[in-house]
Amino acid sequence: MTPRAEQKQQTRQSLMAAALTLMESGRGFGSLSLREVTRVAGIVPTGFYRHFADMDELGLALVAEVGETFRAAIRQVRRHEFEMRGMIDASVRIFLAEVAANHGQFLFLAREQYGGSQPVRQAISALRERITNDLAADLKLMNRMPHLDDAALDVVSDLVVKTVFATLPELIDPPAETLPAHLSAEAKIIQQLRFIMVGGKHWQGLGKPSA
Amino acid sequence: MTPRAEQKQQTRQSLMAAALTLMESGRGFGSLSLREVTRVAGIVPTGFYRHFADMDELGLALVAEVGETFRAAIRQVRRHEFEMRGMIDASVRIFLAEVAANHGQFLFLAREQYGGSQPVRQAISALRERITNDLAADLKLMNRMPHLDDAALDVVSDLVVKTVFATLPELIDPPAETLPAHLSAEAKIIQQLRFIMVGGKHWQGLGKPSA
DNA sequence: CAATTCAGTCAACACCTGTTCACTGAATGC
DNA sequence: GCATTCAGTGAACAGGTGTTGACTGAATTG
Repeated sequence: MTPRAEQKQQTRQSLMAAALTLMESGRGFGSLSLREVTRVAGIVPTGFYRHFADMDELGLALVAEVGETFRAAIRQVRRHEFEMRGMIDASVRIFLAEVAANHGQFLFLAREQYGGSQPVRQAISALRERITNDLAADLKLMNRMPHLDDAALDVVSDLVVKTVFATLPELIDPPAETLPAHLSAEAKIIQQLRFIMVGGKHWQGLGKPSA
Repeated sequence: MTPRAEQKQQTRQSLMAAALTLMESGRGFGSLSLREVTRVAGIVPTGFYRHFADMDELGLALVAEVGETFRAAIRQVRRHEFEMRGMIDASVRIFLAEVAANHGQFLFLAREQYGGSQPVRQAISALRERITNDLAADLKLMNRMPHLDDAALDVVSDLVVKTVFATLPELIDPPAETLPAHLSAEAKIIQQLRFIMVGGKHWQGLGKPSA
């Protein structure tokens, strides 16, 4: 790449990083001002327009970035072939490492998944749908839940992804949960995913589940 | 109550309602300005300070309000004594009705649960913890999951509440999901809660869940 | 090497913000 | 009935906001 374009992308990255930095103090992306972002990024306000038309477009770029990171983590998980037992543990460990290594990006994802402006929320919901569909396809291939038809597997996938997304804030804020006898965030999410998978395995159709 | 104090509380309600109204167009609470809120509420900006010290305090009042509504819904659910089979269906139906009847309040809860300012987020997390503890106590009393010790029931409760909170956005925005052969939001959340409960029933300790 | 592109600068604008202070006048307490 | 309280008003402030248009000067092109 030509040195000029390279420098440009570097400034663009500065703008994105500046937004994430400002959010680390607890603010929502929607409350950041264009001028604040450029100030932290180290350029003049008007320079912003060389990269994005408005703040919403910056938000969409951040969604795309964290989406890439997220899907890279998933690919890394899928590269392993575990038996069912250890698969959840290993997947969670890999995923948590990726979250820790990209703290800012996942903080943005956690905060803005429902709070963001309409375009940002829409982009995140599209990202989440792609992830859910990929998981559903995987579950169908693995065939670990023979009692479930495709529609039911879609619902399970939605529940798993929903759980992971809803757990992000716990994984990101401060852990701080040195509370009474409680488990670590890692142990908790592992156990919760296991509940869901066990539920999927022992599903008995819409007849009479048990009692 | 004396007519003056009554009028004051009415204006206070106007301010809270104005904030919710402004949020219905997709904005986050943190991006609302004090002046906007007073404009919609129909009073002059400085009048705001007769009711709240700042916007954060308004946010906390909204958390308290939706918390009351939420817990009222739970009490209504608990008033019924169903067998396990129909309990989830009935509970979800009652809860969804309450959400529909207080659309603005639950929109605030859904949007701000992770996106809000630190005080608001803290208050919502406290509310959620109380709800989780109540549910855990109920599950312990019901004794429908004999394989689970108290710690495991805490984790299940956390998962159920997490799922309900994470589903709020789907229940609130537009339903709009007249998508291919998919279920209604109501049918989906019912099935997902059932997966979790089935998982709890068939839990086999930390030994070897199945394979 | 001359002409052009374009990332970042600078000054200026019209507007909206939170908060202050002194005020009014009806409901309140004695 | 009279003094007091206090919910809501109105004007004014210092400061932050998004966006404009004309600019500079190094990298790029031909």
